[in-house]
Amino acid sequence: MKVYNTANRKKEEFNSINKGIVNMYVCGPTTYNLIHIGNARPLVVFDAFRNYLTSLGYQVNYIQNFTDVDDKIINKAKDEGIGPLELAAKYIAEYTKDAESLRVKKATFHPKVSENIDEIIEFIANLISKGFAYEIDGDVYFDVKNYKPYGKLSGKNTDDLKAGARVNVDDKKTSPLDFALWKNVKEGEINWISPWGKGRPGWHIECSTMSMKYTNSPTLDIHGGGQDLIFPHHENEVAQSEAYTGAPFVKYWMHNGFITVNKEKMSKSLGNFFLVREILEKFSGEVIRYFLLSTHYRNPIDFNDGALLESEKSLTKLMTGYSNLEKLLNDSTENQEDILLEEFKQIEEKIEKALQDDFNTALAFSYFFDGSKIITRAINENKYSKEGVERAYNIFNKYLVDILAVLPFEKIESKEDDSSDSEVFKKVMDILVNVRNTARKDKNFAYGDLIRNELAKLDIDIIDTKEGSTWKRK
RNA sequence: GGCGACGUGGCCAAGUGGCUAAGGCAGAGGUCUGCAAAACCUCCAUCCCCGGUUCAAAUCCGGGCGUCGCCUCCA
Repeated sequence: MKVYNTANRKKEEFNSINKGIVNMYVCGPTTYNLIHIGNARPLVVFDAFRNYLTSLGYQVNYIQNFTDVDDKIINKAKDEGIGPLELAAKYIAEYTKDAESLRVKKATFHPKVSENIDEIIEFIANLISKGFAYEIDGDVYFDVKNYKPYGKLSGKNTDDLKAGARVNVDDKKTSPLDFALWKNVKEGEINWISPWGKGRPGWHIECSTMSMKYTNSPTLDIHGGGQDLIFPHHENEVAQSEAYTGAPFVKYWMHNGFITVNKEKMSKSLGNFFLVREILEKFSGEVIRYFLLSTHYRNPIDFNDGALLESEKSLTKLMTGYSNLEKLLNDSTENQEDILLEEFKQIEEKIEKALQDDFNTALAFSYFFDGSKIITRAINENKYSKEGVERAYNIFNKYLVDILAVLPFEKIESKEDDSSDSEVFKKVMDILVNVRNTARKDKNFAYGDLIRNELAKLDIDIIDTKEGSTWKRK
Protein backbone atom coordinates (compact mmCIF):
# COMPACT_ATOMS: atom_id res chain seq x y z
CA MET A 1 0.00 0.00 0.00
CA LYS A 2 1.13 3.51 -0.80
CA VAL A 3 0.46 6.54 1.35
CA TYR A 4 1.21 10.19 0.66
CA ASN A 5 3.56 11.39 3.35
CA THR A 6 3.41 15.12 4.00
CA ALA A 7 6.90 14.93 5.49
CA ASN A 8 8.44 14.13 2.06
CA ARG A 9 5.57 15.31 -0.15
CA LYS A 10 5.44 12.04 -1.98
CA LYS A 11 3.71 8.73 -1.95
CA GLU A 12 5.60 6.09 -0.03
CA GLU A 13 5.20 2.39 0.47
CA PHE A 14 3.49 1.83 3.78
CA ASN A 15 5.21 -0.43 6.29
CA SER A 16 4.28 -0.36 9.93
CA ILE A 17 7.08 -0.14 12.45
CA ASN A 18 5.96 -3.28 14.23
CA LYS A 19 4.63 -6.00 12.00
CA GLY A 20 0.87 -6.23 12.13
CA ILE A 21 0.37 -3.25 14.40
CA VAL A 22 -0.39 0.34 13.47
CA ASN A 23 -0.23 3.18 15.96
CA MET A 24 -2.31 5.99 14.60
CA TYR A 25 -3.08 9.38 16.12
CA VAL A 26 -5.55 11.91 14.75
CA CYS A 27 -6.05 15.36 16.23
CA GLY A 28 -9.50 15.57 17.69
CA PRO A 29 -11.76 18.53 18.32
CA THR A 30 -11.56 21.29 20.86
CA THR A 31 -14.81 20.65 22.62
CA TYR A 32 -16.50 24.01 22.99
CA ASN A 33 -19.13 23.73 20.28
CA LEU A 34 -20.97 21.30 18.05
CA ILE A 35 -18.73 20.04 15.27
CA HIS A 36 -19.03 21.42 11.75
CA ILE A 37 -18.66 19.64 8.43
CA GLY A 38 -15.00 20.66 8.29
CA ASN A 39 -14.30 18.90 11.57
CA ALA A 40 -16.16 15.92 10.20
CA ARG A 41 -13.81 15.39 7.29
CA PRO A 42 -10.75 14.10 9.14
CA LEU A 43 -13.05 12.20 11.43
CA VAL A 44 -14.64 10.32 8.57
CA VAL A 45 -11.56 10.00 6.39
CA PHE A 46 -9.36 8.58 9.10
CA ASP A 47 -12.12 6.42 10.52
CA ALA A 48 -12.54 4.83 7.10
CA PHE A 49 -8.79 4.52 6.72
CA ARG A 50 -8.55 2.84 10.09
CA ASN A 51 -11.27 0.41 8.99
CA TYR A 52 -9.31 -0.32 5.86
CA LEU A 53 -6.10 -0.99 7.77
CA THR A 54 -8.05 -3.33 10.01
CA SER A 55 -9.37 -5.17 6.97
CA LEU A 56 -5.79 -5.64 5.82
CA GLY A 57 -5.12 -7.49 9.04
CA TYR A 58 -3.47 -4.76 11.07
CA GLN A 59 -4.27 -4.34 14.68
CA VAL A 60 -4.89 -0.60 14.75
CA ASN A 61 -4.27 1.33 17.93
CA TYR A 62 -6.27 4.44 17.11
CA ILE A 63 -5.95 7.47 19.34
CA GLN A 64 -8.02 10.58 19.09
CA ASN A 65 -7.74 13.24 21.73
CA PHE A 66 -10.29 15.68 23.09
CA THR A 67 -8.87 19.10 23.83
CA ASP A 68 -10.84 19.98 26.92
CA VAL A 69 -8.52 22.65 28.30
CA ASP A 70 -8.25 25.69 26.06
CA ASP A 71 -8.93 29.44 25.86
CA LYS A 72 -12.07 29.02 23.81
CA ILE A 73 -13.50 26.55 26.28
CA ILE A 74 -12.63 28.74 29.23
CA ASN A 75 -14.24 31.79 27.65
CA LYS A 76 -17.39 30.04 26.64
CA ALA A 77 -17.74 28.35 29.99
CA LYS A 78 -17.46 31.74 31.64
CA ASP A 79 -20.25 33.05 29.42
CA GLU A 80 -22.46 30.13 30.29
CA GLY A 81 -21.61 30.28 33.96
CA ILE A 82 -20.39 26.70 34.19
CA GLY A 83 -17.01 25.09 34.72
CA PRO A 84 -14.78 24.54 31.66
CA LEU A 85 -14.59 20.79 32.14
CA GLU A 86 -18.34 20.66 32.50
CA LEU A 87 -18.72 22.53 29.22
CA ALA A 88 -16.19 20.25 27.55
CA ALA A 89 -17.95 17.16 28.85
CA LYS A 90 -21.21 18.41 27.39
CA TYR A 91 -19.69 18.92 23.96
CA ILE A 92 -17.84 15.64 24.07
CA ALA A 93 -21.22 14.01 24.53
CA GLU A 94 -22.62 15.99 21.58
CA TYR A 95 -19.57 15.08 19.53
CA THR A 96 -20.19 11.43 20.21
CA LYS A 97 -23.73 11.70 18.88
CA ASP A 98 -22.58 13.31 15.65
CA ALA A 99 -19.76 10.81 15.25
CA GLU A 100 -22.23 7.96 15.59
CA SER A 101 -24.53 9.53 13.02
CA LEU A 102 -21.57 9.62 10.67
CA ARG A 103 -20.84 5.96 11.38
CA VAL A 104 -17.52 6.88 12.96
CA LYS A 105 -16.45 4.18 15.37
CA LYS A 106 -14.89 5.00 18.69
CA ALA A 107 -11.13 5.23 18.80
CA THR A 108 -9.13 2.78 20.87
CA PHE A 109 -8.38 5.68 23.22
CA HIS A 110 -9.96 9.10 23.56
CA PRO A 111 -7.58 10.81 25.98
CA LYS A 112 -8.36 14.21 27.42
CA VAL A 113 -5.90 16.91 28.35
CA SER A 114 -7.39 17.29 31.82
CA GLU A 115 -6.67 13.65 32.57
CA ASN A 116 -3.04 13.73 31.47
CA ILE A 117 -1.67 16.75 33.28
CA ASP A 118 0.96 14.83 35.22
CA GLU A 119 2.43 13.37 32.07
CA ILE A 120 2.39 16.74 30.37
CA ILE A 121 4.23 18.36 33.28
CA GLU A 122 6.80 15.62 33.24
CA PHE A 123 7.25 16.06 29.49
CA ILE A 124 7.81 19.80 29.87
CA ALA A 125 10.19 19.37 32.79
CA ASN A 126 12.23 17.00 30.69
CA LEU A 127 12.43 19.52 27.83
CA ILE A 128 13.65 22.20 30.25
CA SER A 129 16.29 19.90 31.65
CA LYS A 130 17.51 19.13 28.15
CA GLY A 131 17.72 22.81 27.29
CA PHE A 132 14.87 22.86 24.79
CA ALA A 133 12.57 24.97 26.91
CA TYR A 134 12.75 27.87 29.32
CA GLU A 135 10.53 29.30 32.02
CA ILE A 136 9.66 32.97 32.44
CA ASP A 137 7.27 34.18 35.13
CA GLY A 138 5.36 30.94 35.31
CA ASP A 139 5.14 30.47 31.52
CA VAL A 140 7.20 27.82 29.79
CA TYR A 141 8.18 28.15 26.14
CA PHE A 142 9.80 25.81 23.69
CA ASP A 143 13.12 27.23 22.54
CA VAL A 144 13.00 26.92 18.77
CA LYS A 145 16.54 28.15 18.16
CA ASN A 146 17.88 25.15 20.06
CA TYR A 147 16.04 22.69 17.88
CA LYS A 148 17.77 22.92 14.51
CA PRO A 149 15.43 20.91 12.29
CA TYR A 150 12.52 23.23 13.10
CA GLY A 151 10.42 23.74 9.97
CA LYS A 152 11.21 20.42 8.30
CA LEU A 153 7.64 19.17 8.26
CA SER A 154 6.01 22.31 6.90
CA GLY A 155 8.93 23.17 4.61
CA LYS A 156 9.56 26.51 6.23
CA ASN A 157 12.85 27.93 7.38
CA THR A 158 13.13 29.84 10.58
CA ASP A 159 14.52 32.99 8.92
CA ASP A 160 11.46 33.38 6.70
CA LEU A 161 9.20 32.70 9.62
CA LYS A 162 10.85 35.32 11.77
CA ALA A 163 10.59 37.87 9.00
CA GLY A 164 6.88 37.27 8.65
CA ALA A 165 6.04 36.78 12.28
CA ARG A 166 3.74 39.16 14.02
CA VAL A 167 5.04 40.48 17.26
CA ASN A 168 2.77 39.84 20.14
CA VAL A 169 3.42 42.56 22.70
CA ASP A 170 2.09 40.52 25.59
CA ASP A 171 4.50 37.69 25.04
CA LYS A 172 7.51 37.28 27.19
CA LYS A 173 9.09 34.69 24.96
CA THR A 174 12.50 35.48 23.56
CA SER A 175 11.72 34.61 19.95
CA PRO A 176 8.38 35.01 18.13
CA LEU A 177 8.71 31.42 16.96
CA ASP A 178 8.83 29.99 20.45
CA PHE A 179 5.55 28.48 21.54
CA ALA A 180 3.95 27.98 24.91
CA LEU A 181 4.24 24.61 26.61
CA TRP A 182 2.76 25.82 29.89
CA LYS A 183 0.70 28.90 30.57
CA ASN A 184 0.73 30.68 33.87
CA VAL A 185 -2.70 30.87 35.50
CA LYS A 186 -4.86 33.93 34.96
CA GLU A 187 -7.26 35.14 37.60
CA GLY A 188 -10.13 32.71 38.08
CA GLU A 189 -9.04 30.24 35.41
CA ILE A 190 -8.85 26.48 35.71
CA ASN A 191 -5.34 25.49 36.74
CA TRP A 192 -3.08 22.75 38.02
CA ILE A 193 -0.03 22.94 40.22
CA SER A 194 3.29 22.56 38.43
CA PRO A 195 6.97 23.18 39.20
CA TRP A 196 6.45 26.61 37.55
CA GLY A 197 3.47 27.54 39.65
CA LYS A 198 -0.22 27.21 38.94
CA GLY A 199 -1.17 27.05 35.28
CA ARG A 200 -2.31 24.89 32.43
CA PRO A 201 -0.78 23.23 29.35
CA GLY A 202 -0.30 24.99 26.03
CA TRP A 203 -2.04 23.55 23.02
CA HIS A 204 0.59 21.49 21.20
CA ILE A 205 2.07 19.58 24.09
CA GLU A 206 -1.00 17.41 24.65
CA CYS A 207 -0.69 15.55 21.36
CA SER A 208 2.95 14.67 21.88
CA THR A 209 2.43 13.55 25.44
CA MET A 210 -0.71 11.54 24.87
CA SER A 211 0.41 9.88 21.67
CA MET A 212 3.49 8.52 23.42
CA LYS A 213 1.58 7.53 26.52
CA TYR A 214 -1.13 5.62 24.69
CA THR A 215 1.16 3.92 22.21
CA ASN A 216 3.96 3.38 24.64
CA SER A 217 6.30 4.29 21.83
CA PRO A 218 8.26 7.38 20.75
CA THR A 219 7.23 6.98 17.12
CA LEU A 220 3.77 6.88 15.62
CA ASP A 221 3.13 4.99 12.41
CA ILE A 222 0.56 7.51 11.25
CA HIS A 223 -0.41 10.92 12.43
CA GLY A 224 -3.39 12.52 10.73
CA GLY A 225 -5.24 15.81 10.72
CA GLY A 226 -6.33 18.73 8.59
CA GLN A 227 -3.86 20.51 6.35
CA ASP A 228 -4.13 23.68 8.38
CA LEU A 229 -2.58 21.91 11.31
CA ILE A 230 0.70 21.30 9.50
CA PHE A 231 1.90 24.65 10.68
CA PRO A 232 2.31 25.43 13.45
CA HIS A 233 0.60 22.63 15.35
CA HIS A 234 2.22 19.56 13.82
CA GLU A 235 5.53 21.32 13.29
CA ASN A 236 5.59 22.07 16.99
CA GLU A 237 4.62 18.54 17.89
CA VAL A 238 7.55 17.23 15.89
CA ALA A 239 9.94 19.69 17.52
CA GLN A 240 8.99 19.01 21.10
CA SER A 241 8.65 15.26 20.61
CA GLU A 242 11.93 14.73 18.85
CA ALA A 243 13.67 17.05 21.25
CA TYR A 244 12.30 14.91 24.04
CA THR A 245 12.98 11.42 22.69
CA GLY A 246 15.62 11.88 20.02
CA ALA A 247 13.60 9.48 17.89
CA PRO A 248 11.45 10.30 14.85
CA PHE A 249 7.99 11.31 16.07
CA VAL A 250 5.94 10.15 13.10
CA LYS A 251 6.63 7.80 10.21
CA TYR A 252 3.75 8.87 7.95
CA TRP A 253 2.05 12.25 8.15
CA MET A 254 -1.33 12.26 6.50
CA HIS A 255 -3.31 15.47 6.00
CA ASN A 256 -6.78 15.90 4.60
CA GLY A 257 -7.80 18.82 2.38
CA PHE A 258 -10.31 21.44 3.33
CA ILE A 259 -13.97 21.89 2.91
CA THR A 260 -14.75 25.13 1.13
CA VAL A 261 -18.01 27.03 0.90
CA ASN A 262 -18.41 28.89 -2.36
CA LYS A 263 -14.77 28.07 -2.98
CA GLU A 264 -13.69 29.81 0.21
CA LYS A 265 -12.23 27.97 3.13
CA MET A 266 -14.78 27.12 5.74
CA SER A 267 -13.59 28.26 9.10
CA LYS A 268 -14.80 29.27 12.46
CA SER A 269 -13.27 32.72 12.12
CA LEU A 270 -15.03 33.41 8.83
CA GLY A 271 -18.29 32.20 10.30
CA ASN A 272 -19.21 30.35 7.10
CA PHE A 273 -19.45 26.94 8.67
CA PHE A 274 -22.22 24.38 8.77
CA LEU A 275 -22.84 22.20 11.76
CA VAL A 276 -23.11 18.48 11.22
CA ARG A 277 -26.17 18.59 13.43
CA GLU A 278 -27.94 20.99 11.04
CA ILE A 279 -27.05 18.99 7.96
CA LEU A 280 -28.34 15.82 9.58
CA GLU A 281 -31.81 17.34 9.58
CA LYS A 282 -31.85 17.15 5.81
CA PHE A 283 -29.47 14.35 4.94
CA SER A 284 -28.62 11.09 6.59
CA GLY A 285 -25.19 10.55 8.10
CA GLU A 286 -24.30 8.10 5.36
CA VAL A 287 -24.93 10.75 2.71
CA ILE A 288 -22.61 13.15 4.50
CA ARG A 289 -20.07 10.39 4.84
CA TYR A 290 -20.34 9.51 1.17
CA PHE A 291 -19.97 13.18 0.28
CA LEU A 292 -16.76 13.36 2.30
CA LEU A 293 -15.33 10.17 0.82
CA SER A 294 -16.38 10.75 -2.78
CA THR A 295 -13.43 13.08 -3.32
CA HIS A 296 -9.87 12.02 -2.66
CA TYR A 297 -9.02 12.97 0.92
CA ARG A 298 -6.21 15.33 0.00
CA ASN A 299 -8.27 17.42 -2.42
CA PRO A 300 -10.56 20.25 -1.40
CA ILE A 301 -14.32 19.70 -1.46
CA ASP A 302 -16.80 22.45 -2.01
CA PHE A 303 -19.80 22.21 0.25
CA ASN A 304 -23.28 23.25 -0.79
CA ASP A 305 -26.79 21.92 -0.68
CA GLY A 306 -26.64 20.78 -4.27
CA ALA A 307 -23.55 18.72 -3.63
CA LEU A 308 -25.23 16.77 -0.86
CA LEU A 309 -28.31 16.25 -2.96
CA GLU A 310 -26.09 14.84 -5.68
CA SER A 311 -24.38 12.61 -3.15
CA GLU A 312 -27.74 11.39 -1.97
CA LYS A 313 -28.75 10.46 -5.50
CA SER A 314 -25.48 8.70 -6.13
CA LEU A 315 -25.67 6.77 -2.92
CA THR A 316 -29.25 5.80 -3.72
CA LYS A 317 -27.90 4.15 -6.82
CA LEU A 318 -25.46 2.08 -4.78
CA MET A 319 -28.22 1.25 -2.34
CA THR A 320 -30.34 -0.04 -5.22
CA GLY A 321 -27.55 -2.40 -6.19
CA TYR A 322 -27.22 -3.56 -2.62
CA SER A 323 -30.98 -4.08 -2.22
CA ASN A 324 -31.07 -6.06 -5.44
CA LEU A 325 -28.42 -8.37 -4.07
CA GLU A 326 -30.39 -8.88 -0.88
CA LYS A 327 -33.40 -9.88 -2.92
CA LEU A 328 -31.31 -12.30 -4.95
CA LEU A 329 -29.99 -13.94 -1.78
CA ASN A 330 -33.43 -15.39 -1.19
CA ASP A 331 -33.92 -16.31 -4.82
CA SER A 332 -33.69 -20.00 -5.55
CA THR A 333 -33.73 -19.71 -9.33
CA GLU A 334 -31.13 -21.95 -10.92
CA ASN A 335 -29.53 -20.27 -13.88
CA GLN A 336 -27.24 -21.81 -16.44
CA GLU A 337 -24.99 -18.82 -16.59
CA ASP A 338 -23.44 -16.45 -14.08
CA ILE A 339 -21.65 -13.19 -14.71
CA LEU A 340 -21.38 -12.01 -11.12
CA LEU A 341 -18.59 -14.30 -9.97
CA GLU A 342 -16.11 -13.23 -12.60
CA GLU A 343 -17.13 -9.58 -12.80
CA PHE A 344 -16.96 -9.08 -9.07
CA LYS A 345 -13.64 -10.80 -8.84
CA GLN A 346 -12.28 -8.14 -11.14
CA ILE A 347 -14.15 -5.40 -9.35
CA GLU A 348 -12.65 -6.38 -6.02
CA GLU A 349 -9.18 -6.34 -7.50
CA LYS A 350 -9.74 -2.86 -8.86
CA ILE A 351 -11.13 -1.63 -5.56
CA GLU A 352 -8.14 -2.97 -3.67
CA LYS A 353 -5.81 -1.34 -6.15
CA ALA A 354 -7.58 1.99 -5.69
CA LEU A 355 -7.49 1.84 -1.90
CA GLN A 356 -3.89 0.67 -1.89
CA ASP A 357 -2.99 3.78 -3.83
CA ASP A 358 -3.14 6.43 -1.11
CA PHE A 359 -6.67 5.42 -0.13
CA ASN A 360 -8.42 6.53 -3.31
CA THR A 361 -11.99 6.13 -2.11
CA ALA A 362 -13.39 8.20 -4.97
CA LEU A 363 -12.09 5.68 -7.47
CA ALA A 364 -13.23 2.74 -5.35
CA PHE A 365 -16.80 4.05 -5.37
CA SER A 366 -16.83 4.25 -9.14
CA TYR A 367 -16.31 0.49 -9.35
CA PHE A 368 -19.39 -0.05 -7.26
CA PHE A 369 -21.45 1.92 -9.76
CA ASP A 370 -20.15 -0.45 -12.40
CA GLY A 371 -20.99 -3.31 -10.07
CA SER A 372 -24.54 -2.08 -9.60
CA LYS A 373 -25.00 -1.99 -13.35
CA ILE A 374 -23.74 -5.53 -13.64
CA ILE A 375 -26.18 -6.67 -10.99
CA THR A 376 -29.15 -5.32 -12.88
CA ARG A 377 -27.83 -6.86 -16.06
CA ALA A 378 -27.49 -10.21 -14.31
CA ILE A 379 -31.09 -9.92 -13.16
CA ASN A 380 -32.41 -8.89 -16.56
CA GLU A 381 -30.55 -11.66 -18.36
CA ASN A 382 -30.92 -14.32 -15.65
CA LYS A 383 -27.19 -14.70 -15.29
CA TYR A 384 -26.63 -15.09 -11.59
CA SER A 385 -25.72 -18.06 -9.45
CA LYS A 386 -25.98 -18.47 -5.70
CA GLU A 387 -22.20 -18.24 -5.46
CA GLY A 388 -22.03 -15.16 -7.64
CA VAL A 389 -24.66 -13.36 -5.60
CA GLU A 390 -22.92 -14.22 -2.37
CA ARG A 391 -19.61 -13.05 -3.67
CA ALA A 392 -21.02 -9.72 -4.82
CA TYR A 393 -22.90 -9.34 -1.57
CA ASN A 394 -19.77 -10.00 0.48
CA ILE A 395 -17.86 -7.39 -1.46
CA PHE A 396 -20.59 -4.80 -0.97
CA ASN A 397 -20.60 -5.62 2.73
CA LYS A 398 -16.87 -5.53 3.13
CA TYR A 399 -16.30 -2.17 1.50
CA LEU A 400 -19.52 -0.21 1.49
CA VAL A 401 -20.98 -1.44 4.77
CA ASP A 402 -17.91 -2.05 6.91
CA ILE A 403 -14.96 -0.01 5.65
CA LEU A 404 -16.45 3.01 3.91
CA ALA A 405 -19.65 2.55 5.93
CA VAL A 406 -22.06 4.39 3.67
CA LEU A 407 -24.58 1.57 3.33
CA PRO A 408 -27.26 0.77 4.15
CA PHE A 409 -28.84 4.19 4.33
CA GLU A 410 -32.25 5.77 4.33
CA LYS A 411 -33.19 9.09 2.86
CA ILE A 412 -34.37 11.70 5.27
CA GLU A 413 -37.83 12.55 4.04
CA SER A 414 -38.63 16.20 4.41
CA LYS A 415 -40.15 16.53 7.81
CA GLU A 416 -42.61 19.20 6.71
CA ASP A 417 -44.86 16.55 5.23
CA ASP A 418 -45.73 15.03 8.53
CA SER A 419 -45.43 17.94 10.87
CA SER A 420 -46.94 20.86 9.02
CA ASP A 421 -49.83 19.16 7.23
CA SER A 422 -52.99 18.98 9.26
CA GLU A 423 -55.02 15.81 9.63
CA VAL A 424 -57.85 17.42 7.69
CA PHE A 425 -55.51 18.25 4.83
CA LYS A 426 -54.26 14.69 4.68
CA LYS A 427 -57.81 13.36 4.59
CA VAL A 428 -58.75 15.75 1.81
CA MET A 429 -55.73 14.53 -0.11
CA ASP A 430 -56.80 10.93 0.39
CA ILE A 431 -60.21 11.81 -1.04
CA LEU A 432 -58.64 13.47 -4.06
CA VAL A 433 -56.38 10.50 -4.70
CA ASN A 434 -59.36 8.15 -4.46
CA VAL A 435 -61.49 10.23 -6.76
CA ARG A 436 -58.70 10.31 -9.27
CA ASN A 437 -58.15 6.57 -9.12
CA THR A 438 -61.84 5.96 -9.59
CA ALA A 439 -61.69 8.06 -12.73
CA ARG A 440 -58.64 6.13 -13.91
CA LYS A 441 -60.40 2.83 -13.40
CA ASP A 442 -63.13 4.15 -15.69
CA LYS A 443 -60.43 5.03 -18.20
CA ASN A 444 -61.25 8.68 -17.69
CA PHE A 445 -57.59 9.62 -17.87
CA ALA A 446 -58.20 13.23 -18.86
CA TYR A 447 -60.04 13.78 -15.60
CA GLY A 448 -57.32 12.03 -13.60
CA ASP A 449 -54.58 14.02 -15.26
CA LEU A 450 -56.46 17.24 -14.54
CA ILE A 451 -56.34 16.49 -10.82
CA ARG A 452 -52.65 15.60 -10.97
CA ASN A 453 -51.79 18.71 -12.98
CA GLU A 454 -53.68 21.03 -10.69
CA LEU A 455 -51.98 19.51 -7.65
CA ALA A 456 -48.63 19.83 -9.37
CA LYS A 457 -49.20 23.58 -9.52
CA LEU A 458 -49.39 23.47 -5.73
CA ASP A 459 -46.10 21.55 -5.66
CA ILE A 460 -47.77 18.30 -4.76
CA ASP A 461 -46.78 15.24 -6.77
CA ILE A 462 -48.98 12.22 -7.28
CA ILE A 463 -47.07 9.06 -7.99
CA ASP A 464 -48.70 5.91 -9.32
CA THR A 465 -47.12 2.57 -8.58
CA LYS A 466 -48.29 -1.01 -8.82
CA GLU A 467 -49.11 -0.93 -5.15
CA GLY A 468 -51.28 2.17 -5.48
CA SER A 469 -51.00 5.92 -5.63
CA THR A 470 -49.23 8.18 -3.16
CA TRP A 471 -48.60 11.88 -2.92
CA LYS A 472 -45.85 14.02 -1.60
CA ARG A 473 -44.77 17.61 -1.54
CA LYS A 474 -41.99 18.60 -3.89
C1' G B 1 7.07 38.82 0.57
C1' G B 2 8.18 33.22 1.80
C1' C B 3 6.21 28.16 1.24
C1' G B 4 2.60 24.90 -1.01
C1' A B 5 -1.66 22.93 -3.75
C1' C B 6 -4.69 23.04 -7.86
C1' G B 7 -6.71 24.22 -13.14
C1' U B 8 -9.96 17.41 -16.90
C1' G B 9 -17.11 17.42 -20.56
C1' G B 10 -22.91 22.04 -18.41
C1' C B 11 -21.67 20.75 -12.92
C1' C B 12 -18.91 17.28 -9.51
C1' A B 13 -14.76 14.07 -9.95
C1' A B 14 -10.83 9.76 -11.01
C1' G B 15 -6.66 9.25 -14.03
C1' U B 16 0.42 11.55 -13.17
C1' G B 17 4.03 8.54 -19.93
C1' G B 18 1.15 4.32 -24.14
C1' C B 19 -5.38 -0.04 -24.95
C1' U B 20 -11.45 3.60 -27.18
C1' A B 21 -9.57 9.93 -20.82
C1' A B 22 -13.26 6.01 -14.90
C1' G B 23 -17.62 7.11 -12.24
C1' G B 24 -21.70 10.42 -10.42
C1' C B 25 -25.23 14.60 -11.32
C1' A B 26 -27.70 17.28 -15.12
C1' G B 27 -29.20 16.83 -20.40
C1' A B 28 -30.83 14.00 -25.00
C1' G B 29 -32.94 9.51 -27.13
C1' G B 30 -35.20 4.80 -25.97
C1' U B 31 -37.68 0.42 -23.08
C1' C B 32 -41.60 -0.04 -19.54
C1' U B 33 -46.20 2.13 -17.51
C1' G B 34 -53.08 4.66 -20.03
C1' C B 35 -49.87 9.17 -19.49
C1' A B 36 -46.36 10.86 -15.87
C1' A B 37 -42.82 9.38 -11.92
C1' A B 38 -39.40 5.50 -10.69
C1' A B 39 -36.34 1.76 -12.75
C1' C B 40 -33.39 0.06 -16.80
C1' C B 41 -30.58 0.74 -21.68
C1' U B 42 -27.92 4.05 -25.09
C1' C B 43 -25.50 8.79 -26.24
C1' C B 44 -22.64 13.16 -24.64
C1' A B 45 -14.83 15.80 -23.19
C1' U B 46 -8.53 15.15 -26.12
C1' C B 47 -7.58 17.40 -20.60
C1' C B 48 -6.19 26.59 -18.97
C1' C B 49 -2.46 28.85 -22.71
C1' C B 50 2.56 28.77 -25.08
C1' G B 51 7.11 26.26 -25.79
C1' G B 52 10.22 21.88 -24.85
C1' U B 53 11.64 16.47 -23.74
C1' U B 54 9.94 11.66 -25.89
C1' C B 55 8.55 6.78 -30.84
C1' A B 56 4.47 8.32 -27.42
C1' A B 57 2.07 13.51 -22.56
C1' A B 58 -3.89 15.36 -19.53
C1' U B 59 0.29 12.86 -17.22
C1' C B 60 7.56 15.00 -17.35
C1' C B 61 10.37 20.06 -17.85
C1' G B 62 10.27 25.62 -18.60
C1' G B 63 7.32 30.07 -19.08
C1' G B 64 2.55 32.48 -18.74
C1' C B 65 -2.54 33.16 -17.03
C1' G B 66 -6.08 31.86 -13.26
C1' U B 67 -7.99 29.84 -8.51
C1' C B 68 -7.07 28.47 -3.56
C1' G B 69 -4.42 27.43 1.02
C1' C B 70 -0.52 28.00 4.94
C1' C B 71 2.83 31.69 7.19
C1' U B 72 -2.31 34.05 13.19
C1' C B 73 -6.96 30.23 16.83
C1' C B 74 -9.00 26.85 13.10
C1' A B 75 -10.01 19.95 10.51
